Amino acid sequence: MTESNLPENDDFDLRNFLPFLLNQAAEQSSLEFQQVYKNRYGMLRTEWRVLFHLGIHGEMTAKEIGERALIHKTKVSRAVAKLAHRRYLTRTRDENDRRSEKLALTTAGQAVYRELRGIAEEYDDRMAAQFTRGESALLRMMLRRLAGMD
Amino acid sequence: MTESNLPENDDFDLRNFLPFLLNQAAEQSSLEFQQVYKNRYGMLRTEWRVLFHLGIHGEMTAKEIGERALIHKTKVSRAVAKLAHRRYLTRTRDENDRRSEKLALTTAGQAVYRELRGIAEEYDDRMAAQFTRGESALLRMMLRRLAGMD
DNA sequence: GCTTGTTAGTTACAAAATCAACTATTATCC
DNA sequence: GGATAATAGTTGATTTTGTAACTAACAAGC
Repeated sequence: MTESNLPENDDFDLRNFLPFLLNQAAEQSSLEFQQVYKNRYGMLRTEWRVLFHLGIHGEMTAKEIGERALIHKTKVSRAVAKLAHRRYLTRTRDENDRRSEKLALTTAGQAVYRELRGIAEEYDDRMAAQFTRGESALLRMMLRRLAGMD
Repeated sequence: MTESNLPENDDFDLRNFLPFLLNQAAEQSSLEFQQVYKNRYGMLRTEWRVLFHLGIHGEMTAKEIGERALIHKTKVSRAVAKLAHRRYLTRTRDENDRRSEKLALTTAGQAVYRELRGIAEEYDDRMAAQFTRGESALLRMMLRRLAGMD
């Protein structure tokens, strides 16, 4: 049954619209992994992101994390507060610039990071396995470019 | 200055982790477009998504929109209420199943849709122009697969 | 037909994100 | 050196989202 006064099938295809596609793929891909850090550690998305950045880079300020991950400073601030409260990270005032703090994972924080990282790697592998090596390399390259990470 | 007790540079690279990359690219790509529907029409993300689905398909129920766009029914419900309040869409009780309503854009809603669609197309073209035709076709295909849209 | 279960959609309440204003510290410029 | 602007980070108020419970309509089993 087709409508007469409304476009039943517009020529524009949302299924090919990049912002939409990116959003759907991002949504879908974060869903499964979210279950892990949420159910197992009661963490929020921003929190594991902060944790990962510190796990990878070893010592950063809140500002640096926010810039790299495109997370607003208030979100970072609250995530850091929560991670500090759980003793996953320590904050040390930077004596060169006493406005900022150097953040670093504690032993406990590193342990959590390592476990989540392992799961993340497996997950990444499973996703990439849907494509050939060349394809997934190209995909990562294109996403980095779209994200302005070049 | 390198830290001794913490991994200064982990072998894991967040810059290649697909869920992260997807999220960054999605975030980045929605930012510019968001300015348009937010500043010009005071719309939220869910709202333009609902608007687009109706613009494309002509008549849908809230449930159908939610399924296609992976939006939770409460979010759809609120977006529909807001769009109806602004007279961008009308709701007609389905006489075959009086629980659900058929949603359709008004003339005003269609006008807004057409304008936003035009901007969306331009924007999509600019993004795709960063790659060859073959590359962007492949990108869309891979994103659809990752989004579980196949 | 009536009890039980399901479904479409809404609403109330709790959690989280956004925005604006704030403190403390550092940088600039005269 | 002192006023002014800029920066790192926090906090409180508002907005938006998520979760659960709810209403209304339909479906199935008996």
